Amino acid sequence: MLIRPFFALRCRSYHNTTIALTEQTQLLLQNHSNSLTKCKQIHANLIVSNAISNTFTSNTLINHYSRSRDLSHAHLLFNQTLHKNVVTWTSMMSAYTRNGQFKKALQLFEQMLHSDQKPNQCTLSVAIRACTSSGYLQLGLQIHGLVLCYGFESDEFAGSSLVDMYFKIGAFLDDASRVFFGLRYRDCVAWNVMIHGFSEAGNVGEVKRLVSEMRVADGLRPNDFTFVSLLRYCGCLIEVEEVHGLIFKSGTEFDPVVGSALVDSYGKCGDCDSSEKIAASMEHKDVFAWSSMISCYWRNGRGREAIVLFRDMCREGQKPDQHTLSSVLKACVENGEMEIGIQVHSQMIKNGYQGDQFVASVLSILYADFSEMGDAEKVFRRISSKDIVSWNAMIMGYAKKKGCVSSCVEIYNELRRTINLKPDGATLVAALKCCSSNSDLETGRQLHAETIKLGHSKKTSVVNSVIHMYSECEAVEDACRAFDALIEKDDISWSSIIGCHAQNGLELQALMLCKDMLSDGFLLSCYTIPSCVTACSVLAAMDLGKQFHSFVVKLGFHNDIYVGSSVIDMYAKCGSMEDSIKAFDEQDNPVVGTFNALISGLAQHGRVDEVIREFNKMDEMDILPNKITFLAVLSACSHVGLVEESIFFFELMQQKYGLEPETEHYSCLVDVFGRAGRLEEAYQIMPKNMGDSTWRTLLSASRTHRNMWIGEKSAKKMLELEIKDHASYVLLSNLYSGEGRWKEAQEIRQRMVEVGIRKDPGSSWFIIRDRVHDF
DNA sequence: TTAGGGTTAG
Repeated sequence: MLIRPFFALRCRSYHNTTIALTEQTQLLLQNHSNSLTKCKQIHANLIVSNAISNTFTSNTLINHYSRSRDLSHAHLLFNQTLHKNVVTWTSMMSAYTRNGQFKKALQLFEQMLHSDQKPNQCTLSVAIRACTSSGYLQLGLQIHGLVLCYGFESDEFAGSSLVDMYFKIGAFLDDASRVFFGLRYRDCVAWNVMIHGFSEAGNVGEVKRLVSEMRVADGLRPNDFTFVSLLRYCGCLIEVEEVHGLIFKSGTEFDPVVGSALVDSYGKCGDCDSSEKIAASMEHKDVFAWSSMISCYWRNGRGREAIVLFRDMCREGQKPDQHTLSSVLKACVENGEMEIGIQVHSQMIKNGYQGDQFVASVLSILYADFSEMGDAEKVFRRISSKDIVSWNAMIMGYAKKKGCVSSCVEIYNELRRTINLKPDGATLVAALKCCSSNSDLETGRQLHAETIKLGHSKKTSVVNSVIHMYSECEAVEDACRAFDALIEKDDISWSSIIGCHAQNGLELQALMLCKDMLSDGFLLSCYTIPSCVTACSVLAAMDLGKQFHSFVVKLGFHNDIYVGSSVIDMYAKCGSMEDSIKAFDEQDNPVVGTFNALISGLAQHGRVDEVIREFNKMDEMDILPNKITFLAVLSACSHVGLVEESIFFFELMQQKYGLEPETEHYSCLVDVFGRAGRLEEAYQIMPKNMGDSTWRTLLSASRTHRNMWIGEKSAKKMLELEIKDHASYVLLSNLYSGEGRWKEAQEIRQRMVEVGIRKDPGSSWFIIRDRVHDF
């Protein structure tokens, strides 16, 4: 008797609490509130009031926890729910899938299959989605079997998930289409899955057919999802404008996703103005919209604006993601902005993208570009999952830096030991570049063998790098063999082999190859012309050079830096300084290289006043001189014996322009001191590690001025350096014989024979009917 | 009454 009223009271209390909780939960749902605190309050009340068996409330809360990314509470409640129904299981599986824990979702699905609860179309749809996202095709196929067993093959939810799976893992277009056409009701989502699938597969015809059929067959209009998929396949501006027109006609406001996709698509087609207009019209700009605009600027050579926009974005409190960071870093690489790059690096650490392969790869390229190899390698080492692009960035970084062959090879070998990755074409191009710039023939040969071993020997870009490597290593025969074996030669292959001959003293053959190239149907390009024109200048074949020049003007290459400089240089070397000046005047925007060609020509012709005038003109035009400019100026001054001017320019290059003089610059200075008989001063300025040519200059001056003391010192240095040049031996021998020291003179001549040095034989040539004949 | 499918950049 005592117990009954108490029990009745408890039951009433339980009943009332359950109603109250259900109402609260419904309120939570109506308000679409995802407040975690509210969820936890209701969860606590469920436990306190012993109402945990209210499955509806539990299910609702699990979903709220899931949307708030609180998986631990969702799972706790799932375990606490006494009477789990199909919705409870599906909700928990969905919670895991939504939060990227696909394996856990599938484990729960397996548990469910072993329980009394049967899956329905919703459960199967979630399970398939988990398989698609994690790439488990075999499991997905088994679940397709279950879909058939339970009779859900025509359900649009389970069916759309299956269609999506067949497109995304395995690209089984026929299976996808079979499931799609078996659906009882094909709604907009189902059509969109098909359209997206064919768009990704690059089947534009099928995409267009599907868009038209969704209207005709099922009376459906394309929506935002359709538009974004359509933008994916757009390859040119007209196509983007067509889709833009469709979006406009649909009359819907810009969805942030559609807006960003449009900004990105216009950017890829080079239409920055349209991207800007769309971005400006978007009321709500998410990280995607910002990134698309930054990427648009970077892609279209407007790096400065990309950096400014990145700053605006950060100022507005929008957190950058990996796409934003990699785009802005690419802009820094393009513009050589190291300081800003370092600031972006700190943002990268702050936002947790230090280990991201895309961001870190670009950052390591930036550090490598500034020769900060230590920092580049630190960034590279922190990448959690290095892809081939990350490795290539590091290999290219070392390749660009002089004297880093061993580091480059070490990284390459480390990559070779990596189980899941293999060097690709770009890796080999980068590693071969390293051998080219360091003239390392032995490593180059090994890498050539690697191209064959790894199956890249038919790739034109890789073989072009092999040819270039052999060319830089002066192995002309090897370069020819690689060139002859190449099946699909392109413009670069031809320019490489022509350049190879031109640079290795085989100018005639270079010009013959140019003829072969033209008969093979290739046209002269801005890559081939400089090599051919340089060959003409070495052969002093000005008539042929003139013909190339007329091609240059006809084809509109005269403003190309390399073409323009080679023509200016050719006329100067062939003796016509006036034609050289005319060719210089053809240049619309002369750069340092163009000025160097002109100044070097004027220097060779002894026109020192004009050399200094052109140097000043460069200064007025804010064009920074480089080491080559100073070499030309110093050589002009030394040839006419301008000692004070030489000292002035020698100091100017260091003090004003921060350029460290090299052997050749010292040679000029030593030469001008030597000509003036100021041998002591010349000897004083010689750094300890000076090259042989400078000592030879000093030795020559010593002979002229009969200074035996400095002459012998120079000779000793030259012998220490084991010089292979006949002129140095002859000079030294003459110095001794000039002083009547016949024995020493004879010894030097004898030593020259012992080390196998012979005087270079001279050669002459003449040109008949555009052909050069040498003898 | 709760659960379920499709979209955007290197």
